[in-house]
Amino acid sequence: MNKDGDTEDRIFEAAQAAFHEHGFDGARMADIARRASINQSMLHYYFRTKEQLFDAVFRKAILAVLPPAIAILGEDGPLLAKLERFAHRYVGILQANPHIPAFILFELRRNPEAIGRLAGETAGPVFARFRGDVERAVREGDIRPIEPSHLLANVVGLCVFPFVARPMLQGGLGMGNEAYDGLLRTRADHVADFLRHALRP
Amino acid sequence: MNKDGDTEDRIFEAAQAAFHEHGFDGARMADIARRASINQSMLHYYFRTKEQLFDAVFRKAILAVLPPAIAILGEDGPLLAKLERFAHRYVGILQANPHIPAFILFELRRNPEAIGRLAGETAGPVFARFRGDVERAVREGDIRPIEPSHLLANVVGLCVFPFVARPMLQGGLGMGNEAYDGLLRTRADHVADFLRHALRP
DNA sequence: GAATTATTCAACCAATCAGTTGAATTATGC
DNA sequence: GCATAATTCAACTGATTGGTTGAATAATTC
Repeated sequence: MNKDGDTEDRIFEAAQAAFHEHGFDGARMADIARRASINQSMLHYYFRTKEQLFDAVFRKAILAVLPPAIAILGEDGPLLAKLERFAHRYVGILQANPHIPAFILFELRRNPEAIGRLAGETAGPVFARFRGDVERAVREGDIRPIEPSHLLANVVGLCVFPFVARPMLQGGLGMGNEAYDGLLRTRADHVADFLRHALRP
Repeated sequence: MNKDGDTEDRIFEAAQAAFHEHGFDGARMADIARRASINQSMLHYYFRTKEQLFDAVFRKAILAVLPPAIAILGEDGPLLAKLERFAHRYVGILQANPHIPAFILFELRRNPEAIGRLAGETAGPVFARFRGDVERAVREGDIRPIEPSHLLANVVGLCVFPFVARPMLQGGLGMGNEAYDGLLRTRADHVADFLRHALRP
C-alpha cells in the first residue's frame, strides 16, 4: 500500500503531461493510467472523474502564472521599473513552465466565460490599478501618452507569445530547439528593452 | 438532390464552426451533421473521414492568414513603413477571422512538427528576408539595433495576442463585448504606433 | 490476531463515437 | 420511360471511452 501520496502524485504528473499535450478532450484516462503505471480504476479512486482530475491540473497551472502577474503588477514604484520587473520575472516563470501558457489559452476556448470571470475576479483590481498607474505616468511625463488597455495586452503578449507560438515561429525562423531556447533566454531582457524604448516620451 | 454544392458548403460551414469552437478532438460528427441539418452518413459521403473534413477546414484557415503575412512581409520598401502596413492589414485580416488565430494555436499543440515544417517551407524564405531587412535598416540608421527574430515575434504577437487571449484580457479589464470590440478596432493603429516608437533610433 | 480501513486489481458496463451498409429517393442522360 | 449515377436516409457496427463493481491485497488500529 501507498502511504505517502506517491500514487496520487504519480497520477497527477501523468495527467498534467497528458492534459498539457492533448487538452481535456484529447487526453485519455487509459493513457494517463498507463503513464502513471497504475490500473485505470485508481484514477477514479483518487480523483473521482476526468473533470475533477483536469480541474486539479488546471488549478495548478493558473496558480503558477496568475498570482505572480497580479503580485508584480500590484507592486508600488515607477511604472517603467515595474514593467521591467514584470518582464524579467514573468518570462522566468514561463520558462519554468513552458507548456502552461498554451494550455491556458487552449482552455480559454473550451470555457471562455468561466475563465473570463476568474480573470475579472482575481486580476480585475490589479488591472484597474495598472490603468491608474499608466495614466499617472503619462501625466507626470514618465512615459508618452498611451492607452492603458492596449499597453497591458502588449506587456503580457510580448512575454507569452513566443511560448505559445513556438512551433510556428521556430519553423518559420528555421531554428533548431537549442537556438530557439537561446532566443527565449534573452526574451526578458529584450521585452524590457523594447518596452522602455516604446514608452519613452 | 443537390447539384450546386449547397450540401457540401453547409457541411463545411458547420464543420468550421464546430472545429473552431471545440478543436478536432472535441468536435463531434453527429453535432456537425445536426448543425448542417443533414444525416450523419452524408459527412462521410462528401468528406470521407473526420480527419479529411478537419484538414479542409484547417487548410482554409491557414490560407486566410499565412499567405497575406508572407506577401506583406515580402514587399519592398522601408522597413518601418512595411511594419505599419503589416499591422494595418494583418489586424484587418484577424478582425475578419477572429477565431482563426486561436484555432491555429490550438492545432499547433496537436501537431507541432507538421505545422513547424509548413511554416518553414512557406514563411521561411520571407522570414529570412525580414532578417536581412532589419539588419540593413539598423546599418542605415533607420531603426535602433534590435535582434530580428525577437522583432518578428513582437510584430506578429502584438497583432495576434489580443485575439487569442480575448476572454482573459476582456474579463481582467472588466470590459463588455462592445468595449473590447472597440479596442480591437483601434488595435492596428496602436501596434503601428507602438512599433514606430519602439524602433526609432 | 481480528476487525476495520485503505489501496489495488481485473472484469465489466452503458454510452458514445466515427464510420458502414444497403435501400430509397432524386437527378441525369439517352 | 428506362438505365444509370448521385444523393440521402435509417439502421447498424465494432471500437473506444469514462466509469463501476466486487473481490483481493495491504495497511492500520485495538
